[in-house]
Amino acid sequence: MAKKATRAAERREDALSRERIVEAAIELLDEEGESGLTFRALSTRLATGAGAIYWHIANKSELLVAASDAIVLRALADVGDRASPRKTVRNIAAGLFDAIDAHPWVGAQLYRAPWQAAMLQVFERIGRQLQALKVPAAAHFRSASTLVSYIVGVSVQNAANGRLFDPPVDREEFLERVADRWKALDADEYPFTRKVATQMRKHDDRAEFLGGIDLILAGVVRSS
Amino acid sequence: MAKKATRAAERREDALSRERIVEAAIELLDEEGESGLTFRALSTRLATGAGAIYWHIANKSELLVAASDAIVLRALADVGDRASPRKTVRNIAAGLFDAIDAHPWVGAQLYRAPWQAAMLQVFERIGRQLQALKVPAAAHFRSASTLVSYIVGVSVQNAANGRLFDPPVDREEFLERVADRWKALDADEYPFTRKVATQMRKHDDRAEFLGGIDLILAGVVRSS
DNA sequence: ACCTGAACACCGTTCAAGT
DNA sequence: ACCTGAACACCGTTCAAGT
Repeated sequence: MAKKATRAAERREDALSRERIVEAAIELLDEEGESGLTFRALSTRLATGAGAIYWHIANKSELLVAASDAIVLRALADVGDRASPRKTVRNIAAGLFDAIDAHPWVGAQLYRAPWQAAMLQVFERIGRQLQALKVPAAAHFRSASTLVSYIVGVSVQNAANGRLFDPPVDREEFLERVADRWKALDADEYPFTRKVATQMRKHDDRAEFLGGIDLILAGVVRSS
Repeated sequence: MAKKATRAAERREDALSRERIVEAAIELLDEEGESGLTFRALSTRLATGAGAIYWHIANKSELLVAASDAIVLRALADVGDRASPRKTVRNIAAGLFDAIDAHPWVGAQLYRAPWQAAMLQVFERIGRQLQALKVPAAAHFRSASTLVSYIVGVSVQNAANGRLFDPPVDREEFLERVADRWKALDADEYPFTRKVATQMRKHDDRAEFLGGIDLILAGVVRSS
């Protein structure tokens, strides 16, 4: 945490740094997708040699972790603590949902490095709200990890949906197409899915997601 | 579905086929991990040329989807329908949890191809139990997708935990080490996480997971 | 129809050499 | 201390040529 207290002014504007590399990686991932992040493309963007990056970052895996950590931590930083505990949980959930929706590549990363900086912060922030809600201490771990699992799971899945079709389509058309696919399923093998196809087409992922949070929160508080 | 009704006897024992390729891919993934699946290793194992595989399968992405679909569908097939709806949901959840735990590489795949064959089957099977539980039709889609998201999310995360340390450690030691790490966290920044470290060390992921299912199921039925 | 394996266009990573 | 960029050991995928 206490790195170096040296004058920031000394830094050359164009000097390479871990942060600048991570920032460029995020841009590349957002613009080109996961396959767009290569050390060659990255070094071109940073106007340096491919090997220079290795002076600041151990390898690609570490770079991906750093990039997704940055996104998650930024999203968490944007969520205040002043609202009621219930509302704060909803805000954290919505913040993550939106951040992962905007940067879908974060999803894969969160699962590759669980309990790392980013996930741990989510867990901590959620946990504090549970304390404020007077959830009994014995249920703290279970409640917090259920919520975190749900939040991350749904957010990642929602973001993945956006890439189901190639070329990508907007939400409206996406739902239309999946609904059509569901309606065309075999009547004997998929009676349930066929029936809910219309419901699916009209649903709002984000609203349903927040509904799910309320549902789990209700269960957590009630069963305490 | 109605492919070719020709005599199966005609097939040479050693002939390449989509199934044989998928089976070999699963073995490779289980033995060597995701990075172990290359077309070179695969063709060596199948005693053929690298290009031969492309006659049966379009590309690596399709191969990964086929391999993870196979694992999930097999797990679902092992779950009966005879128990009570509630119990069947638990059984499906437990079956997926165990399957993904045994084949951790499946996790990444499920998110890459959502609403594909495998996930759709999970959704359908869960949905039918909700119908049996008399959940009102209007809540069908929401309830089923909440459950599926939770089941897949937790299972994938649990499987990812197994690879947090390198070299891999057993469950006991894993929990011990994470707990130690949590206890060493900054007291001001991570008060909640520090406090639940001991709870974490003693918890049983699988049991908590099934507890979470009951919790959501209770919420689904009650709020109907 | 199905298989072979060399060839192509990429990768991540290393490292001697520079400043 | 930090950067360069060629070189190495890989990849996935294609495709002319075989049977």
